[in-house]
Amino acid sequence: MSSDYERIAKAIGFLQQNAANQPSLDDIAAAVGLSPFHFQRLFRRWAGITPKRFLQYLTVDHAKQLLASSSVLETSIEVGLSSQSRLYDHFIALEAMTPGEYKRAGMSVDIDYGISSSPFGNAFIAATERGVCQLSFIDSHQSGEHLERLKKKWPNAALTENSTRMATLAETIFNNPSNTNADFSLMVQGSNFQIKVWESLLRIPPGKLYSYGQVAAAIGHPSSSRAVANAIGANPIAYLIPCHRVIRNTGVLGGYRWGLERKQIMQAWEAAEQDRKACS
DNA sequence: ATTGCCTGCGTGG
DNA sequence: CCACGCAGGCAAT
Repeated sequence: MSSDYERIAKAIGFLQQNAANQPSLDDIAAAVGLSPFHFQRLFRRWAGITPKRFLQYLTVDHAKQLLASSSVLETSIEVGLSSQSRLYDHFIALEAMTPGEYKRAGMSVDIDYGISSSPFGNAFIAATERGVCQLSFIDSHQSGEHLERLKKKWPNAALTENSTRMATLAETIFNNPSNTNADFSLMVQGSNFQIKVWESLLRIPPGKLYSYGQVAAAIGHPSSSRAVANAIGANPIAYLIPCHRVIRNTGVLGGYRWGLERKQIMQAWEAAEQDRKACS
């Protein structure tokens, strides 16, 4: 099942390689192995806008525009640890535990996991009955490494493969025209610092970008941008905790655990979505 | 655009 | 404890 995403990713890759020569629609379609007509259709279905328009969202200049200058984030983030904080902006409830608390509670949890497709490739998803606890992207169809990580993070949990549940879950997560109030709960463990960082990410609206430094300032450690980057890198729940919305302050992408290409595509995809909403 | 020198926090000994 | 590594930032090229 070569997904739409794989074709799109291939097309984007091609475009980046050849940006200098301004490839035509025909060229791109050929590179992906589809007819121009078919490719155009596929792309519009996936992104909602034309390839050319999408391209514009991939430039550094555009990224700079999306860097929010004044801070939604600076509205102080006073949420205590392991509190059940509701982040109304995105209708996501984040339930946080420090490793210590998790240990003391000593409870065993039931976790379902499975692989399903998403607009950004195959995703490994895991969830307790209370909420999502892991979401990561996989390039081959190999889930082993992701499962290992899950086990390591939740050693007392009873794990069950449940692809059906994850498929419906993925559907709600990704096909949710963003901001209709789907109610997600996330369940994470992390240090004090990490959780503060992750919470602040939830406040970044889709289609906006922040720099690592801005996030650092928002949580009250203005000089800790580097540490913030580390914490972001440890984010266990891709996409829902939008670590893809943080870049370097120069407008260049910085890093991404699941591939820079994917990060950029997610940004452009969200920008396109904002664009469509604005026009409707 | 590239380089060097600084940063603070999490992780593993 | 201490040492090290890192998805950054900034200033001087």
